[in-house]
Amino acid sequence: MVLYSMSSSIPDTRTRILQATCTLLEDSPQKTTRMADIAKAAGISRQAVYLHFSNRAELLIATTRFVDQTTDLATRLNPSRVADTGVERLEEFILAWGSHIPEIHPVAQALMAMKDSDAAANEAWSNRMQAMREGCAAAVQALVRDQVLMPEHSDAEATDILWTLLSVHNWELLTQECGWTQAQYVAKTIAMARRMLVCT
Amino acid sequence: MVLYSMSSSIPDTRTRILQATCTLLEDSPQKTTRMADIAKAAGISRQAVYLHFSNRAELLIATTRFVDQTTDLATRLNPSRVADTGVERLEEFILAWGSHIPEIHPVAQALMAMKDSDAAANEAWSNRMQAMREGCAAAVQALVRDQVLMPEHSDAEATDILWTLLSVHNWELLTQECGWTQAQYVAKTIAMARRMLVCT
DNA sequence: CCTTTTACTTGACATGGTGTCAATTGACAT
DNA sequence: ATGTCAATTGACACCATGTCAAGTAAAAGG
Repeated sequence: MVLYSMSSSIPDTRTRILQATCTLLEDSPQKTTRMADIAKAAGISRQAVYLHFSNRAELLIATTRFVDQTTDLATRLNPSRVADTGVERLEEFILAWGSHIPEIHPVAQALMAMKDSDAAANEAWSNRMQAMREGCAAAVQALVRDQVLMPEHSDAEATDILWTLLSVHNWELLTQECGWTQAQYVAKTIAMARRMLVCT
Repeated sequence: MVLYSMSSSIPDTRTRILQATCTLLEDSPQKTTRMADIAKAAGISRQAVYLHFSNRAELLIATTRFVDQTTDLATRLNPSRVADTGVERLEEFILAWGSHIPEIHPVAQALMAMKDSDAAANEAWSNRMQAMREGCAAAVQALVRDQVLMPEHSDAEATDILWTLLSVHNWELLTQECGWTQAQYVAKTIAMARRMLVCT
């Protein structure tokens, strides 16, 4: 048992590693963060990281879950799930996911960078995107139910379009490269989704 | 089956390296292609590659230019440049660029994978995307001239939207992950661009 | 109080890809 | 014959990941 396990103080090592990973990835965007850097930031030896995570990919995957948990993505998605109309569901979904992107983005980028060289990282990220796709599919179904989905798209195509529109990469281009604010990103993305998917 | 014309001899080593790079990147998508693999495919020693390209990044950058040249992107863009109406210009631009993407995609992917670790690769890719953005800006200007650009977008925003819509990554998601055909990609992308940018 | 377990440390080392260097070869031109 | 050029070979440094063995300090538990 840990002496200071109560309400605060020093988090356990595993958590400190995850926090260090987040911090480093946030602070040094698009620079390769090494295992040694993470260890140093967590205040342990490089080798000790491997006592908690068997390899870099697993650490990054665990970090995505850690971020999900600390930012409570599930709760954030609630307004979309309980929306009355299809359009509301769509808009709330975009707001929820769009607000989540900046938070997972640093880790997501690191994970995506491993995609080509690491099968586990590839699959982990695929699964996440697949899960997100289900949110898109649900929003599209709500539009279908309300009979407001544009007739030129099949359900699958509409889902594909929304899924692509909401990709992390698009967020990256618009906010990082084009300099859009987060608010602008959300507002414009909602407008684009409506225009592309909802018949007027 | 005949790779080289009878009259001309075997292409020079530099060209063979570039061809080998293309072939390998096309054939083994999303797998790390090593310098040694390229050398072997070009029929030379690994070290000899460095007699022609100082490092991996430079080789990949040269390969993008090589692909541009062999597929004649400039000519392909002509119909857009000479289009009468803004909408035509937009549509021809999407067709040209959208048809070009599958050709540069293998190299583009390899280059983008180096973005985070190699400054030169990052800049080279940025420049390419910046050049593409000018095509987007020109198409948007043509819409403005014809007074058909949707009033809710500024010129810059419209350019940002088109530029993002036409990103290599979006092509990748739609054709690789969602299984769209190339024709479907082009048709739908044109439709989306019109709906988002052109007032009806 | 002594023993065991747990978490971590240190140092050493294998692996794999990139990039460099020196010495050498073989063809071709002058 | 000689010099140049392209390429070869083998060796090696670098760097990040991941592994292994031996050691330590402190808490757990009898």
